[in-house]
Amino acid sequence: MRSAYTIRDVARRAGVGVGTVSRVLNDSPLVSEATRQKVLAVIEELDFHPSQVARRLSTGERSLAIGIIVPFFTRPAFVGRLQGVEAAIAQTEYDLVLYNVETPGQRDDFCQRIPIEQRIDALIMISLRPSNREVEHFKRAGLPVVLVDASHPDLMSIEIDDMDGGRQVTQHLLDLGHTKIAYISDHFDNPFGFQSSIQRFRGYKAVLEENNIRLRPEYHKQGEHGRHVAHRLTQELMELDDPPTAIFASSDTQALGVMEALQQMGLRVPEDISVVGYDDIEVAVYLGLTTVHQPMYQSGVEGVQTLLQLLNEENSNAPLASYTLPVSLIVRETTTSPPERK
Amino acid sequence: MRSAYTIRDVARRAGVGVGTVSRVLNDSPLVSEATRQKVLAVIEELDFHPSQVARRLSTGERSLAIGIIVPFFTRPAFVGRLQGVEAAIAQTEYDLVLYNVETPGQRDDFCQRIPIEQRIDALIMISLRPSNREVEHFKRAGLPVVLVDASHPDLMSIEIDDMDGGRQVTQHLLDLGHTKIAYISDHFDNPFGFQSSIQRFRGYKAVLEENNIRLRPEYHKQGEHGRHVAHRLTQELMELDDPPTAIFASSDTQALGVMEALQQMGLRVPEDISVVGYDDIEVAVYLGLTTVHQPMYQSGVEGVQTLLQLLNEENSNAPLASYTLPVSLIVRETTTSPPERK
DNA sequence: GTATTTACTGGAACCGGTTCCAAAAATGCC
DNA sequence: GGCATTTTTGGAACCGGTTCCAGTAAATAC
Repeated sequence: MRSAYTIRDVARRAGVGVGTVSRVLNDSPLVSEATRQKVLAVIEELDFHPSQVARRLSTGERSLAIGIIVPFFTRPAFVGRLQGVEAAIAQTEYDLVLYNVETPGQRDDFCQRIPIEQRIDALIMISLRPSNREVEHFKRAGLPVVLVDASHPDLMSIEIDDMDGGRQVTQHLLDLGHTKIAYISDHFDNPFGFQSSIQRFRGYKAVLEENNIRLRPEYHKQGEHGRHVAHRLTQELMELDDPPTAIFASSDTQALGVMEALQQMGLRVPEDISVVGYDDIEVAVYLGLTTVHQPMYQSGVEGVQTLLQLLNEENSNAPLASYTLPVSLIVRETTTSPPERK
Repeated sequence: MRSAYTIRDVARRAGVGVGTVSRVLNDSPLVSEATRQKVLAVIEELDFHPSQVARRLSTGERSLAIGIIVPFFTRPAFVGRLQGVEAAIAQTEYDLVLYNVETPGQRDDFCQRIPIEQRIDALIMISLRPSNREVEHFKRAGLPVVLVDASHPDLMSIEIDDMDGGRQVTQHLLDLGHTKIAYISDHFDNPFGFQSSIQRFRGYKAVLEENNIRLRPEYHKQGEHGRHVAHRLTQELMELDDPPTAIFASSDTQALGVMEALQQMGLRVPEDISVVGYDDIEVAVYLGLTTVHQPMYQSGVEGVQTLLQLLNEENSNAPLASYTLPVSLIVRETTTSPPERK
């Protein structure tokens, strides 16, 4: 079915040489208008489309595709970045090849396969940090790589100031008068090496220390990401002898679980207890959730822009910097002063 | 940087012919073990990786990529399908190339470009219906296409029983005693030709007619998809002389806008007014929203499976059927009997 | 009218693999 | 040891483009 004509068929049919047909295909000025028309007519007639594979082989051209490795691309925080990446790539001639990662094994698999298979010209990794061996592997294959929301000493990256996010949240709660602030997060030693929960915790810890507030280990709960686990962790927190007056969840999804648990326990938010999330996902507005807005879309866009620079000026030594993007606290209706102070 | 060695370098270095190297690369049994080891050693030494482009050119192999055209891939309903598609493709040797569509122009652009560029071997279109000319174009290029949540007489498709979803919602509300049921949807004549809102409306209309309830045009509001527009449309509905006692929103996102508006107007859900959504997105559980669960993930999986069959048995005339998948009403806490009956 | 450009054109060589065919080497058999 | 097989091997031809170089024809120069 696929048109089996080659450039030689076109040449024969048009009574010209293959070089001439190639020149017409590539809009070379070295063809007379008459010949060009003749050739174009034959191309039209045969509905001829040149083989991109052959073309790439002889020109050494790349595949015009950029790969994106993203973990759990259905989670809002990742969808947001992906959206930015997509929008930026759509403006170029590149295609976007999506590699979704659900297990650490898959991650390693992709890092292994991708440079070898040569199906993409460049790679963006979201929230994942490659090992030194993998980075070496990328370099040897000549594959430009940019990290978004992760970092590595030998790679360009677009990071987000998670530590500052943790600081801002904690400071906000402190300003309201809270001192018993709990933190619910993903496992710090998660198999993907996600760093953001840890960074946010560092910000939280730093602010507490600066204000001479003791960090209580029992106020820090870790668990799998998700609403249900956060729900359970919240119950555990509230059953403590001295329960917190504010809960900082390391994602909005987890904050949902927190609020659900509190509601079921008959506690009112924010009157009885304050809740802060992180990510500013779409429903956060709807729920009036106080949260941290991080420039997810923008981080994706900048990741692609950095990558394009790498691709275009591969040799040129334009000084490429790694960025850290700022975050901003969005105060809505789930935080207020703690009950005692009222 | 990219390894510049060719199969000829390997052959020379190993003191064998190019054919032999090729045989080793392809695990042909026609090589003696001794030679194989010798060649493998050289390959290892040079860190040689054969060019996939050259390979494809000489074998006529395909590109091992499946394209997905999806509109607004960040909307929950589309993410769900995309997730199913991704999961199913991940199990194969194919890569997933994502084409996101935000304007009708982009849609046409992709349909035009894709068969010509030969970058993918097969195509899945989600919720979009190609024109006859485009289908013709696909066929000529020998590009297998499967539609998910859309249909076309000449293409395989996985549909979802939207009309039945509309019926089930309406019947549920009727059973509760509602007769003044409004419907908030996307524009029927949207530029993408999305059909689902229309089908759901048909179900709604059919049930009303079967129960001899007059269809009131003023109870049907159309607008751009999104929370805000739904919010506004809800206000319009409630300002009618005889406002509805139940609102059926054609998506959960819109239902969110509906509930937000009702809340702001001081109306309680479901005591004062019932609300039903559609899609069963993640927050629907959290909000206790009565909605329709559609097998989004599964529809994506089945789309890929159908496509793989098309790819594998391209000639074999195994009878491929188009499916329609069922939906199910999930009753939660946003629906109850209308106030007058209480 | 001849010499020199200039404007096009044809086609061989090449990109880096695969495949096929003929030849070489190894093996089997008497 | 000699002949028939069988196993292994080298390399030319090919996939379908691009590119470069040499050649022809027309245009310009003198």
